[in-house]
Amino acid sequence: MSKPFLTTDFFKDEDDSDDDALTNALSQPQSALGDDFFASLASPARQSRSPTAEIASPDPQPCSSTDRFVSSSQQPSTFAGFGNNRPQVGFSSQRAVPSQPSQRFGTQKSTNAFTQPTVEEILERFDDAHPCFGFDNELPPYIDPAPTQLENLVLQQHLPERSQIILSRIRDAILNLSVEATETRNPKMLYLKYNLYSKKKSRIPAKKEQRMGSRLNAMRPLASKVRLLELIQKMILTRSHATKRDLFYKHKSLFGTQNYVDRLVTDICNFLDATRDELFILSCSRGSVMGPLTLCTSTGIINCEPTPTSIANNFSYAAMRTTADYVLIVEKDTIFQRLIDENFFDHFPRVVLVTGRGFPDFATRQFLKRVHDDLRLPMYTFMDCDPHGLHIAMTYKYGSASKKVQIEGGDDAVTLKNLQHIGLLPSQMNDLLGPLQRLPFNRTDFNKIHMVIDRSKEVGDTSMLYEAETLAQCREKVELEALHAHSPHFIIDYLLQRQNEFPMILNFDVIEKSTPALAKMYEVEVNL
DNA sequence: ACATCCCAAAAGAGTCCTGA
DNA sequence: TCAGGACTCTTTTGGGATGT
Repeated sequence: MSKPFLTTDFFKDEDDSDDDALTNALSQPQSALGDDFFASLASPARQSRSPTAEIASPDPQPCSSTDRFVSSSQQPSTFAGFGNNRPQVGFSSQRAVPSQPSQRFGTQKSTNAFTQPTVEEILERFDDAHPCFGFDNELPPYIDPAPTQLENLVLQQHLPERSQIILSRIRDAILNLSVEATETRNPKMLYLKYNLYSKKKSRIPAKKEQRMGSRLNAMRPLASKVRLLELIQKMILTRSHATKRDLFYKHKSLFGTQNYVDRLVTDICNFLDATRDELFILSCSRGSVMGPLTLCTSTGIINCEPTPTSIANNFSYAAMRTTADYVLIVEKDTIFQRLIDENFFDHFPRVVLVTGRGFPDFATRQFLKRVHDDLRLPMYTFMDCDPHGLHIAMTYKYGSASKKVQIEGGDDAVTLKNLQHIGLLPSQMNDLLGPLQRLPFNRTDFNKIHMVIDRSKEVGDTSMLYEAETLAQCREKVELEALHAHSPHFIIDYLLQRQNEFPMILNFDVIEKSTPALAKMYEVEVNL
């Protein structure tokens, strides 16, 4: 038997596993879903019809259009366009019906000093602030167009254009979602969507539409996405940052696991066509750098020479100066620390040492891309001789195969196409790495090496393909730790030997390199 | 075919618990 | 008390199932 649409039964999953999370989500006092959208679907009339009704608005009293501004001034609003206690009109238990104009646009006299603008005024003001919004003077019949306090904040704050575009996309998506939910009978999926516009200021939507859906046999994905969009909207408006972890803890019961939030953030970045930076979502720093490199960031000058420095998000915008000849990227922090302990910089004074601690985060990759492009430093990777080592090296070089957009310019924008993998090489398994302890392949190693082989073929990297195929034939791996276990100075000796064999670029005179901005700054100083 | 979701797995560091 | 294992946290990846 099909579920009745637009009743609280509709939101009750066959499998109740998501119900608790959803109920929790909807009962949150500031929930965009709970207060406004889905709570409005679970109207008092429908609650009375459904004995299993669990989804209730925090304020169960039916509200009138006269108290909308009183409530919005007393409580923080949530979504732009979906302020608390808005009269949600036009819903019936089975089918949404357009409401009367007087209800729709709230023309009754407000009890608040706030003057209710006309629809035309709102649209005009919103179009000025949101060039991509463009409902073309025709709002969906169920949508209350009156601006919330947050919207007014947008209008008053002069947010950067990019932030305004993202905000308008979020609002557009939520508006479309509400229309979808009310107009589609028995949908199996609901979509958050917005139109991509061909030109700025154009009211004519391009054919392309950006959409992100959620199946209705489980409500958590939809509730999570809307809640995350709400959090992002608030972060943009208040210009405050949060990590993925912070977002996870905001609604732990709804999101379930950290991994789930990570996926959601990736999906939302793709959906909004925005970078994590633009959504004010930070990553905890993961990479470290040490060596002859000076960074001039917005918070001050950082000298990476004396101690390891965590790679922060703002490093990719920093002006840089270095005397290094190349950058050596090591896979693990333990090897990074061990090299420092073994006086790596006595042997390699003009090398910048970097680690991304396993798979590198985007901040590290962005930083390396800046060093590579602006300082013109060659880059070399030094990884385990195992499928994961090759995979990580390829991630630095070619980016992720999935090409998910979480950073400006997409994944391609941080690839290091000229990067070279110098070790540990599977082709040295029988000579240089011969005396080292080897480990047999496990099941995941077999799967991973075939993936590396496929990727090497895809990108046309013959040297990586050769190494991967050699490793696949050996069916044994050597970890970097094995070098140290063999002899305390084996890593330094190995690198020195590789430097003699490999065409690493070493300048015998110290040549200082700077990013163009910093070079200009020093030039000005000299002239003064 | 494509989008979405869930699962499994890797890397690392750090913390906490347990048994010798 | 200390070493080792289990677990948590944070980042990344790909594969397979499911639905449009």
